[in-house]
Amino acid sequence: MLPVFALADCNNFYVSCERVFNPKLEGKPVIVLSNNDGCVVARSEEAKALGIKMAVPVFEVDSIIKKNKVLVYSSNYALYADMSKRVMNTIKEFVPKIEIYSIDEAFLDLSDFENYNLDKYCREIKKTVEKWTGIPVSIGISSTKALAKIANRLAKKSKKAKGVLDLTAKTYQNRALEAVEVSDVWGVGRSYSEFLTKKGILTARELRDADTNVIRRKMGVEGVRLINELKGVSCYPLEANPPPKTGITVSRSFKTPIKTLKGLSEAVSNFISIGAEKLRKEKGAAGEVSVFIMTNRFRDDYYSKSKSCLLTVPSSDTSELISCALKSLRAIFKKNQLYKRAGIMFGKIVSEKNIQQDFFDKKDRDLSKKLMKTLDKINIKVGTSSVKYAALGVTKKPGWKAARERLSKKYTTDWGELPEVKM
DNA sequence: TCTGGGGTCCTAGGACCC
DNA sequence: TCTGGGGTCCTAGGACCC
Repeated sequence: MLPVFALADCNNFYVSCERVFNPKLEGKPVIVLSNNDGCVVARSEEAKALGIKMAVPVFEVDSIIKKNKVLVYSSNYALYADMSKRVMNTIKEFVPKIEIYSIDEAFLDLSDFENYNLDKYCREIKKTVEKWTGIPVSIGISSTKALAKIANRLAKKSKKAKGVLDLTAKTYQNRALEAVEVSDVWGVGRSYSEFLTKKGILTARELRDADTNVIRRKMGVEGVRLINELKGVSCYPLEANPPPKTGITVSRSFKTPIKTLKGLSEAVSNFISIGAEKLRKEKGAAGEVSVFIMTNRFRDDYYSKSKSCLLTVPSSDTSELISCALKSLRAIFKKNQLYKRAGIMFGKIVSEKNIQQDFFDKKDRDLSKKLMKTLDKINIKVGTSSVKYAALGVTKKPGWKAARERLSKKYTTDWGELPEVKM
């Protein structure tokens, strides 16, 4: 049985989510911004047509926005995460083996669907997702993940494909790969793209047919795998069960820079608290805690420093992790700097089941576990940060909190913000 | 003036060992 | 001018993804 993959990818996902609950946005240029309302992270087709590029800082496209009355939204992650879940659940009704690759993409394993008309089946999936969730998706089909990615790209672009393209047949692959620029191939970023262009490799087809040795020297084993994938030899299997996380990061940029150690301590404590919650959800414990702080990276006098500390016994206890992080923070804090961004990282994560105990450990681990369990329970039930450590601070609008000035409502996850329908 | 956040994988090179 | 060789482990940094 030959492997067959499909990639289902939501069109302009964040914008599409906003449109589901605000149909007035249909047909208009709409963009969604990153945290702190900094960069453009999603664009409607109309916004793309105006020349607004992905990931540009908003201030650079201010004039385009004003001139064309582009509608601007802050990221509403609670809404997008919930919509994503709905889309994925719908897909699972059709294909049991799927890999959720990102918030708006999933790989589907269609190897068991040999006797199906895949084009027809995927159109059925597409239609149902749109009907049940309101989110438009495109689906590309082929024998490897990299080719499915390419098929998906063409499915989105081509008028004839109408959102679904089956690229399993070798006969179409040459022409399809010629139509895709090398920089648009999965796994080719800015640096590799520059290198390949210099070598005269401009399309996906030319990359597929390139000298493996040349590619290997620059792009390593991943480059060779990529060439094989383009040739139709599957190197990346479907990962239905994601492996446990090896690290957890929480970081934020500050709209207004933070100057004081006190201010940073509060921010860092909050990041630890968010990360520790994630860690416990994953049923893990961290063996290492790192802290990093930095000033504005777009300036010449940029200062950045990080420090990590090892725990004798891996832990997921918020208070223990906070005190560990604050010790590192005090060591790297430099006065008279305007800190623009800070963050924490948990490393050396192990499963809470096989924590190596320490003979001299003085901490009551069972008590700590009970305390954390209760803390999580209350916060899930009553609301985030209902119960928290004093180190996190009590200011209503602290400086480290992201600015989100154009936020839509939590239509699907908050009773108080349900959409109203007037009959 | 304003520039996101969270991940993974691979490689080169240093430290250390016998 | 000469200066072992080979292995392992770890880390920092670069590249990529969304």
